[in-house]
Amino acid sequence: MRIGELSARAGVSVRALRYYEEQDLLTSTRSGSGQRHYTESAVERVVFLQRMYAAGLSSRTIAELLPCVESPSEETSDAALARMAEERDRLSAHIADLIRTRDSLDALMAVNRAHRETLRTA
Amino acid sequence: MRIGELSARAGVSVRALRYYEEQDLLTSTRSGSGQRHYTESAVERVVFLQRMYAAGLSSRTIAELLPCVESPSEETSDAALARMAEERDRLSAHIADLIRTRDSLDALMAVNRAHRETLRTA
DNA sequence: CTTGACCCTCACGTAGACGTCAGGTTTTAG
DNA sequence: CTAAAACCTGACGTCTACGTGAGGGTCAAG
Repeated sequence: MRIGELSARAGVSVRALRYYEEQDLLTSTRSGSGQRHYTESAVERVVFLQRMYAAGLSSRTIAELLPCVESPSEETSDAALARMAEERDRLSAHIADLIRTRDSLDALMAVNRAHRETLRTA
Repeated sequence: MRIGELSARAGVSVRALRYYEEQDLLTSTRSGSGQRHYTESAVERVVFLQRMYAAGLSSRTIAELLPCVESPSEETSDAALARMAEERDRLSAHIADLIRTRDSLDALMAVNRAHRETLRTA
């Protein structure tokens, strides 16, 4: 498929796809005229990239994890696997932090609601 | 206390504190010579701001929530409370998304580890 | 009274993931 | 065959939460 279709199917802009390629996160074959062509698997690759970005990883970090994604059937480098474990832990800590934040928001809302109740029944 | 002490106690840069004030997220009284002075409560205010930033909220959004934080003892505007609930839900969705991402990372690591085991015992 | 640590206000610099416009080629529908 | 739609390569613009000097007051210590 061409870049427009991939863009539509993966839900990201054409510009973003070119950017991913520039960052060595996505590859494409080129037609004689220079247009990019992608395989079906590119869709899930892009979805994966989106996930990683959402998890707060940078392009460079994602690139370091790619060996684990691209060739789970080959010998993946220790470094890549270790990096993945590291990012997983960082993500886990971040999740815990966000949950604490959500709890404090809940507490704040409860206080405000309670006070309103007080005002209403006064 | 002056800005340097608040900076040290809250663990953020002096520049960040001035920026918060510029964004109407933090107030200070000024001495005759123009230096900022803060009360003890400023420390927890700054910690709260850090939490919100970590949760992905922008300065503008945080400012919209502040009425709920500043005056839980006054009549908080419906808008602010609604905005808070909205952000809480957004945060909740984001957390769920991150957990899914973590799960997929775990799965990826498991596959890689399993394959290594296969290679080792082959 | 001077030195050094701390504070002030501009105001430009930064990084990351794209958005967007320019200027030109290619593909597709009719 | 032609016009619109889609694609290409630069390359500058954008937004956010600060970093980083520049140039200059202020305050406690000696």
